[in-house]
Amino acid sequence: MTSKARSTSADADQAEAASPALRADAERNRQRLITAAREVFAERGLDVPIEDIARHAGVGVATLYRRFPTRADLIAGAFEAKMAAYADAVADALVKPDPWMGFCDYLQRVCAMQAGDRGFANVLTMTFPTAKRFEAERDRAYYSLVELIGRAKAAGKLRTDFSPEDIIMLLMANAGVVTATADAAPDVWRRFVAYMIQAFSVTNPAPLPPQATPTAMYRALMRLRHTKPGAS
Amino acid sequence: MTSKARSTSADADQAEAASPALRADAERNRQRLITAAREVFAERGLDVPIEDIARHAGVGVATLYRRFPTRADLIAGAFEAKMAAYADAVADALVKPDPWMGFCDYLQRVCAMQAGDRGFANVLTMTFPTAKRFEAERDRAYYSLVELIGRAKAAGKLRTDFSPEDIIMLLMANAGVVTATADAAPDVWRRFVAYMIQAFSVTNPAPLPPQATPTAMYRALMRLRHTKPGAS
DNA sequence: CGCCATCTGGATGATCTATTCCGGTTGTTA
DNA sequence: TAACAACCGGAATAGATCATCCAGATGGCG
Repeated sequence: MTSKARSTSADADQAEAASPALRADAERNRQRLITAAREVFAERGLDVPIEDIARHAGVGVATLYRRFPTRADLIAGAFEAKMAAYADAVADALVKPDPWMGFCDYLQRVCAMQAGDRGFANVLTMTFPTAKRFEAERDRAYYSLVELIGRAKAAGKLRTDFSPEDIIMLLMANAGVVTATADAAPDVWRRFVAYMIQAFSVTNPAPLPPQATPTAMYRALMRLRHTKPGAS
Repeated sequence: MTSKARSTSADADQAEAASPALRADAERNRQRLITAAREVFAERGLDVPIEDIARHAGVGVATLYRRFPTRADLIAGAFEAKMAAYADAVADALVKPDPWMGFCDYLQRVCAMQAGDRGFANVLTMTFPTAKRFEAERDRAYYSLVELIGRAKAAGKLRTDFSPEDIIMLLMANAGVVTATADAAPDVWRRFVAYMIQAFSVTNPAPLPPQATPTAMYRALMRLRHTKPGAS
């Protein structure tokens, strides 16, 4: 982990917009809301009713609206920490000795983050003009990413026509895989990423992780919930 | 084109459920609805309000509901023809002399169909238990696909661990790319498919189509509409 | 031509979600 | 501890969409 402990209630008064420091109960509810939003977004995606999040947090809707006037504000608040982790992933990859390994590990790590969180899968490839902190983390990640890519190319492992935008493309594609398969065949994304790494490499085919069973893939087509293996 | 002229009003009475043959004006409205649904789904995706389709077709909502009781019925009606074209794409690929070329052309053709139609991009990886014809076309495509894959492997061009489910995975991924980029950077999917073909092949890297400009990709992130190049 | 089953379009009611309002409560400060 | 500002939650309002109903129009058949 690269990032230091971030954004406890203590440093709120140092924020740019000079928020007048919330009252204790208000700050407590704010945290509850962020926690609830994280959980609900992760499980059900970004389109859940606002009210469900409020109920899950145990507060009234008005409280939610007061703290996060728009949905985008709430999303930004909920994913700020994860966005920092995302940026950290690049930084961590940069310190690894082998540039190509670092690059591959990075792709897998980020895609795993998408697979583990329905909301994050989509939020990664969106932009929220209202959320300064949020976008700042994204930019931080981007600039390090350019360097990571440059190293991998210099090491002769990454194809020279690879561009940073290809990462975004990968994230969009992986979001498609994840949202379609999450319930019924939640490991397909690993195979997908392995394919993409293969495509990005200048070398010959490498072995792939096992594919999902046709049955599981069929369940994904039906958009059915994943029934635990063994349960009748 | 492989498929003969399909499904004019004439063969309706041969359908399994023995529809009692619609009155002339009813059939006319049915066609209008299907045409309207195609256009609206293609442009705005599958989640558009039912009423918008009725209005676009110039009929009342009741007429739409009477002919297509559920949204799935309407979707099936609207995409039946395109589903046939999808199945034809495999058949066409099978008659090409070079198995690997046939395989690659097939992937590009199908992904192009996704890129050209927002609704189709999503509908391809879904299942509609109510639509017999619809699913029949999908199955027809699937079985031919297995053969196409077998040939490409036998020709020594397609990696042997490739599975038919990987095609579905590709369609899911491409749907993600297409829905995220359609408005702002509508050609990214070409680059994506080229990468995937590279990954599926047993050979070394091939040149890629040009990438989208960073500006275009940024517009995609913002989910902004695509401003025609040249227009201020 | 005239009947009538079929069909039509808009009105209607139900459901769901977003957003605002307000009487009552609670934290903080002196 | 008293007083006030900030905060709270649920009710109320508003808008969108779905799905159904019904009085009237219309095509097809004898």
